Amino acid sequence: MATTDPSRPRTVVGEVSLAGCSSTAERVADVLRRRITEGDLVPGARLSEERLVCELHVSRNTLREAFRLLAHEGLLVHRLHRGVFVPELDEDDLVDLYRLRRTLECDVVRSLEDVGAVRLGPLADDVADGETSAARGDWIAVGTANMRFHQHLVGLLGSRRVDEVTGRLLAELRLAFHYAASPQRLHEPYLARNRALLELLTAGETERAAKELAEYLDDSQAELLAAYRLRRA
Amino acid sequence: MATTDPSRPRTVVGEVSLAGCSSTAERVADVLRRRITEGDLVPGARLSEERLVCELHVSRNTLREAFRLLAHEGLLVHRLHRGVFVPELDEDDLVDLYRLRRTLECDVVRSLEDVGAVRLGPLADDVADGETSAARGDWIAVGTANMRFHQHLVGLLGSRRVDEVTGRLLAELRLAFHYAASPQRLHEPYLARNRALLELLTAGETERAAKELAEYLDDSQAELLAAYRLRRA
DNA sequence: CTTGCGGGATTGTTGAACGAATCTCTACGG
DNA sequence: CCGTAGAGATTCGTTCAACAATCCCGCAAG
Repeated sequence: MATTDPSRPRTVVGEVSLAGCSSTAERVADVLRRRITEGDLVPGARLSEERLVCELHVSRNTLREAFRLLAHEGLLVHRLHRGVFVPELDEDDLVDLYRLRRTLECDVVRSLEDVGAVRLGPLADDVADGETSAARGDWIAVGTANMRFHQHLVGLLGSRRVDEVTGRLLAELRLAFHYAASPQRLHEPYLARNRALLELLTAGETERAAKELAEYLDDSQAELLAAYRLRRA
Repeated sequence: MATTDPSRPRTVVGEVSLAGCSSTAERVADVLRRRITEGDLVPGARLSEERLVCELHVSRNTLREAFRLLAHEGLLVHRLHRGVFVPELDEDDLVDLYRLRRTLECDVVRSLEDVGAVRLGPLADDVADGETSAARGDWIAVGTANMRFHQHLVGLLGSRRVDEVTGRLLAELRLAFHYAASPQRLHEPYLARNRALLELLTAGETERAAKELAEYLDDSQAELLAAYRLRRA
């Protein structure tokens, strides 16, 4: 950089410097990830390099590296010579995502055996978080808790790769939530169902849990599809 | 670039410029991908930025972009301030990969219905390719044909995301093949089993095909694990 | 043998520059 | 009036050179 530059571009990405040893690109990606999942950047929006360089005080190269990171997660798409965009999911994408999700989650639940209460701890926390957030009326937080519930559910399997795929899948799915007019209508029904699922798991009834989960996901998919169709009219 | 530079760094990445409109980074990634899957770069090897910049005649930034691409595919791992490496898979990774693979592939097969003969065309081609390669004694090509067979098998579902995950999974799995002492011993048994699988699918016997596939993958996993243990002694 | 401390090597990040592709807006012709 | 071709502006793709931050290796001291 020019020796006369008085600013310190290094440590001012958004807010705090997150957990210890992350690169600048990762921190930039964190900022953008939040903006996307929280709806600040809506599907279809283009992310201008120039503008974000100014805004986040990082170099173009670093920003582009962050773009790659997020593209990898499915939260951005890269179009050659055109820039990066927040992806727009159509109904086929939704069906595709839910199909993979059903396969993975149900398989995880089915192959679970004697899950100790300890390992279900995080799940119980997520359920509780969802309920308190709902009481506060913070439906975005309810959505977050729900995502975490499912991530932890899959995590019970202890497979790094399944966790990764699920993470990406849920992040992408979250984009679709922005098409729903009412977050409450979208998330509320699943508070009780998550709790029910948790109880089935606690009781060790994996087969029933898997079936319940399959129906759960079918309903969720139908709900979202309905929201899509409503929006198009 | 400096205006006095007489070389044309743009079009000399390895060999030909591949399919029409790919970025330089993608072409670099193609070159490196081949080197990795063909065993030119063995697991554990570090890829020096400086050396590859000289070798491939691209800038560091572009090379780093290629690294990200391959890291995304699981063919490279990035360690902060340490560089990128060809990942070393241990036995747990193998089990993990096969677990996901079994889940996905079996689920695909099970949910297949009235697969037209047309759609099985690519699969038949892959089986034939494998057999002719085997006759030639080219066991690396047999491995490639086998990977393609499974990729095409999964492709029957028509799910973009399942295809993607499978692609990454198979690429990573291929790294493990380098641990096997004899490629022939590794791949030969599956020539016949692929053909058998294809016939079951042609006959529409999806349930039997799924069961056969599950056993198939179990055997394959056991074989690879045995090779691993052998190597450690 | 372990611990602590350089010094060298490599990665991380920056800023500026230029070629190439896309987009936009105007002007022209049907 | 509409559609299209072209020029200009915008933005991306890639390169380069420099500096900062971090890691690795060898060596000395305890």
